[in-house]
Amino acid sequence: MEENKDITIYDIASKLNLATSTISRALKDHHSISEKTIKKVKKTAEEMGYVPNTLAAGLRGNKTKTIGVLIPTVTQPFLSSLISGIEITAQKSGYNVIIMQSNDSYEAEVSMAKSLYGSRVSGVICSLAMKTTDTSHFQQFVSNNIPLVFVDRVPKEFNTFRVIIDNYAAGFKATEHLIEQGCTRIGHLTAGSKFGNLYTERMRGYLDALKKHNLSESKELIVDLQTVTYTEGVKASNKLLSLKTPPDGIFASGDIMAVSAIQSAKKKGMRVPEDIAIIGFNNDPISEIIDPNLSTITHPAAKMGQISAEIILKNIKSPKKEDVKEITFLNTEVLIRESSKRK
Amino acid sequence: MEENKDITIYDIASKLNLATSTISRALKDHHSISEKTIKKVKKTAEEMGYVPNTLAAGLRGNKTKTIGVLIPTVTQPFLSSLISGIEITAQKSGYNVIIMQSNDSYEAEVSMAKSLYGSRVSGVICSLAMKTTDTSHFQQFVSNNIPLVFVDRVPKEFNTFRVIIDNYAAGFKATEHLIEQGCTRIGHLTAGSKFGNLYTERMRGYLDALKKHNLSESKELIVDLQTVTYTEGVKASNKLLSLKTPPDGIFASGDIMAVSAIQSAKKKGMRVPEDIAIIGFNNDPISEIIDPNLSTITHPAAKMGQISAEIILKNIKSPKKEDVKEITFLNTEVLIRESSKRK
DNA sequence: TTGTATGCGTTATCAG
DNA sequence: CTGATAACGCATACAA
Repeated sequence: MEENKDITIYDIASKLNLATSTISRALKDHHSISEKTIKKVKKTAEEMGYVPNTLAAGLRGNKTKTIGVLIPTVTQPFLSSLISGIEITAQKSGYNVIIMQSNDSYEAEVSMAKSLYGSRVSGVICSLAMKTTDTSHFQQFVSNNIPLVFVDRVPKEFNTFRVIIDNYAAGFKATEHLIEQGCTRIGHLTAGSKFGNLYTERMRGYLDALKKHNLSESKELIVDLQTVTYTEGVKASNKLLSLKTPPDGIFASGDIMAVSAIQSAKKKGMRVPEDIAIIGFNNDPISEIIDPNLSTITHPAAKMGQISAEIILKNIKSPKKEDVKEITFLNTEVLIRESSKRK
Repeated sequence: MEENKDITIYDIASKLNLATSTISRALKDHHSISEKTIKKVKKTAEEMGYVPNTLAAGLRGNKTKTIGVLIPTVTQPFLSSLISGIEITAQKSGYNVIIMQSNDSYEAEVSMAKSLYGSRVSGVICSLAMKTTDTSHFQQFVSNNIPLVFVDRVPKEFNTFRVIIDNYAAGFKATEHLIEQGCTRIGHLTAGSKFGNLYTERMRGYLDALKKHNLSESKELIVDLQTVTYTEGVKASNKLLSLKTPPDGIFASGDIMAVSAIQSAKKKGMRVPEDIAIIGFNNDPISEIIDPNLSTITHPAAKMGQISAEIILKNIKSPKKEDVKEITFLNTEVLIRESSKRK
């Protein structure tokens, strides 16, 4: 059985009759080392099968070339695309990504934040758990100059980098689009609204759009899901569609909800978009597949991941920062497809 | 500006007039430390805001309590569920998960394997890149007793743990199901078959099922996608449906392909399942949403993740192993929904 | 351009 | 039950 004892720079040094510091420098192309030595060192390192121990390097420099990602779950299309964007960007700069799922639990988030801190990540990207209201567990990163970026589901009052879309404006645009299609009684599917999150913002946009166009709002037209699942969505949709006067349009705060609305409407014999126009949110893959194709609001997940990672990387380089942390807004667009197009 | 210098066990030790070794032990409930001391240490550690530096611990013990996950991408539903299963299981045992996406590139996979090794992960779970044929870059883990589990897309000849489904049997079952529904001319959508991967196995099952039931196979009935995307699927489906004698059934090796087949068929005015019965593979979320609901083969992603993680954890504990690495087969089932149900 | 020496924070060994 | 000390592998300040 071949028990490869790990090769260290010390092994290379003794083989080459050089000092470990020379090896260390040569391996990272330090300018003060001669071309010749660098070449020689790299060659034998390769030959001996040297693999740098990033733990040791990390301990030494108190930096690890890993970015911690703390999100509710990896299985939602938006979030897995976000991760993908982060991971690709990080990888390009030689950074790794460590992932933790809070499953929307506040307690899990607190403990994971601590764990991330313990592994000395170089930066943290977080999308808050649904249940999180207090964010003091993120203070440790700020206090220690570890770049912190909140993305998508962000706290209101925490002074750090944030990468978001304008949910209010998006909700407004979506609703206004329905109005332009001739809808006058527009329902709204939302979720976890009591936590004052991004869904609330979208709803604000919805309400203001109604107001602007002199459409009366009504409590019965707004259904608040506990969890964003297809079956919950179906239940909520049916509630909406079973009203004495059902809506002639629905703005759903997520594509899954929108899709369940489409299916429920079809099952009830209603035509989409003729009898009821529907628009979702996120531009999940399914929106292009469902029949009729779902109109939706674009939500640039991978791009948000990329930008978040870039902010982290930039701020690792220049640790000392003024106390100004910008908020990056990404554009969203109304993507008009079949489910809402009447004209 | 509050510059929290990190609290170390040394700080706790000097505050309490104890040795660092005592602190270290107390913190992990070592039996040789008095209850009283343990309590005292833990209390002041808490008060001082001590966060253990896992890097240092890792360097010392050459083990890191992290599991490396190397997969083609995180955005496929099967893989994100796999990750989720891994992450949850790992977290329960206090392990973290570090993720890398090969994007189906062999070169990326090689480099990432090296990087994982460099960060001294305690174990590795991998689903091979589509393009990978040679797997020698995983030898380093085996040689150093780092548990390695291949999952789903696994190499044929590598002697290590494997967690898979019986793709051959599943392909056979799927095809036979269509035959039982009365299909006599069954098309097949597959992908990247030249790399001798799991798709090939499913196709073998398909072919053998045809043979068993005396149905003739035909080259024109098998379409091989380069990449598994919806649009590619539509192209492939149309090829199949435009044959002089189109098939009356399709077994697609993935749900995305199956869904594109359904949509293409509907667009051509064919009824599903009456004119053409369709079955997919994976039981992706979309299969329950598409109209008609897609029959499919279950593919227990989260469970496979969980089991893979459990194997890793078990084998970290008892490092020395006989040279026997079991292959774990998970059950798949034919999930009959609307798209294939004729009787 | 290269070498020497030290410390990062923890744990394990050995001693008391 | 507790303490002193070495070691993990690397990177840097300082020296040559």
